[in-house]
Formats: sequence, structure tokens, C-alpha cells
Amino acid sequence: MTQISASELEVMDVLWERPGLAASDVHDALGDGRNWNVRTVKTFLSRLVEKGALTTVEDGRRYLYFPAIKEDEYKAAAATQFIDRVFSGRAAPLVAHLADSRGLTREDIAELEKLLGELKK
Amino acid sequence: MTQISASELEVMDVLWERPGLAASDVHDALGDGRNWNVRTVKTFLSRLVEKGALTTVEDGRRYLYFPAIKEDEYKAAAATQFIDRVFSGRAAPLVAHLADSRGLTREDIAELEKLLGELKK
DNA sequence: ATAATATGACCACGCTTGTAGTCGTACACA
DNA sequence: TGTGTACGACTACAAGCGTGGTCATATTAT
Repeated sequence: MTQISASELEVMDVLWERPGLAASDVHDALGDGRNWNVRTVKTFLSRLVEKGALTTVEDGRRYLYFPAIKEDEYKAAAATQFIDRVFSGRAAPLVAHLADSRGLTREDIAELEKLLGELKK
Repeated sequence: MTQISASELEVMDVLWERPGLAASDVHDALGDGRNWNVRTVKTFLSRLVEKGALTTVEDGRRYLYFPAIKEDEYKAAAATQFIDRVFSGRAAPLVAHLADSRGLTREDIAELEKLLGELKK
């Protein structure tokens, strides 16, 4: 499983939300902020297909793109990998850092507490 | 501030723990598992100096290397950046994912609860 | 019917990263 | 006093990434 780059991940996010878009639709969906040329987006799409992260279905003379990996699974793996790399596999320091730097909101904290409550059983 | 790669980060970890090592000492300290050639380690050290992440002090005909950035600050920033990239800036889903993929031990959960308790005041 | 446009296939190019090799020299030991 | 060795400086080189160009062709608009 080759790595998905940050830019490619933005493309994946679009297709996880709305699977089956064509290249130009993905380009449009990215629109705001990301000022990528359509060809740049197409390069990312092709590379994601090569990497096995997307599959295509022909639609006339173009392709529709579908995620070939599940968002949850990918993100869980990415999180684990990140924590291994940066925090030696310990999650708690990560959350501590987040608290420091970004200031978790009151809702974040409530959400996390609820989550931890469920985890405890 | 250029990016620090995963490999470079391993070098930083060594020097955050024991600042002031020479190149060959860093190489030795990495030893287990990471079977990098000394020259590879030196390349990483040089690149980290270029990137402003390390500074050097001459010691005869060699250098001693010192972190130029703080571990906490770097890791906090890396965490924020990761969460922005992968989880659209929301920390809670990240923790949920970790729980799923068994990234959280019982002690992690206890630690996090304590942390959240403190954050709440 | 013809011209502009959209599409995928293939190509380009400079930067970063992983992984070292070479070179000139200073020191250490024989 | 000469010779191997350790050091930094510089160099190499392929793969990955960000960014887009070219080309042949199909479709659409006039």
C-alpha cells in the first residue's frame, strides 16, 4: 500500500463524500482555495488509481472515480501511523499537545469524555 | 520552515533526548533496527542543519549537534497540522479512530480522562 | 460541416527524500 | 614518518510529488 500524499488526500476526501464523480467534477468540487489546474487534479486521480486507492468506471469517453479504500479504515491507519512516528505510539501526549496548541473547544472536550466513557466498558 | 521527514525526525528524537552528540554518536544511538550507514545519518544531520532544525558547535574537527527547535513545540505543530490535513481540524474523530484500531490502552484512557478533567477548569 | 472544447494518455521538470559514494585532510598509531 | 582512519564537504541518483504541458481524438456549438 503506497502512501497517499496530502494533496491526493484532498482528492480522496471529495470522492469519499461524493463517489462517482468525473475528473472535472472533482476539480469543481475542490474549487475554493485549492486553485489546481484541471490537469493537476487529473494527475492526482491517475496516481490514486495506480496506487489502488480509486477505481474507475467508464462513462462514454471519460471515467467516473470511486474510492477503493474505506475512509474510516484509511484514516484510522493514518492516525496510528502518525502517532507511531511522532509520539512513539502513545496517544495521550498527542491530545495533551492539541490541548496546548490549538485549545480544544468545550465541545471537543465533552465529546472526548463521552467517547472515553464508552470505551471504558 | 521546511518540512522534517520521518527519517529526519528519528534523528531529532535522538538529539532531543541527548543534545550535543557528534554524528557517529547519533549513528550509534540509532543503531537498533535502523540500519543506516553513517553517511546516511550525516546526510540527515546536514539537511536538518540546513532546515534550521539543528545547530552545530565545533569540537575539534567535528561538530556537536543541538536541537534548534523545541520538541514540544514541533510536535504540537505537527499534531495540529496532521489533524487539519486528515481530520479537517477536529480532534475527537481522531481519538475515536485510535480507539477503533486499538491504539488506546487502558492506561491511555485513564490518562486522557485525567487530562480532560484538568482542561475543564 | 467546421471550429472550439473536453478527455484520457503520455511527457516534463524541478524539488525532496532515502541511500549512500568520493575527496581532501587531520589525527592516531606503528 | 608514513599509513590507515575518521570527519566534513560535495556529489549522485532514482523514486515520489506538485505542477502542469502536449497530443490525438471525440463531442458540442454554431
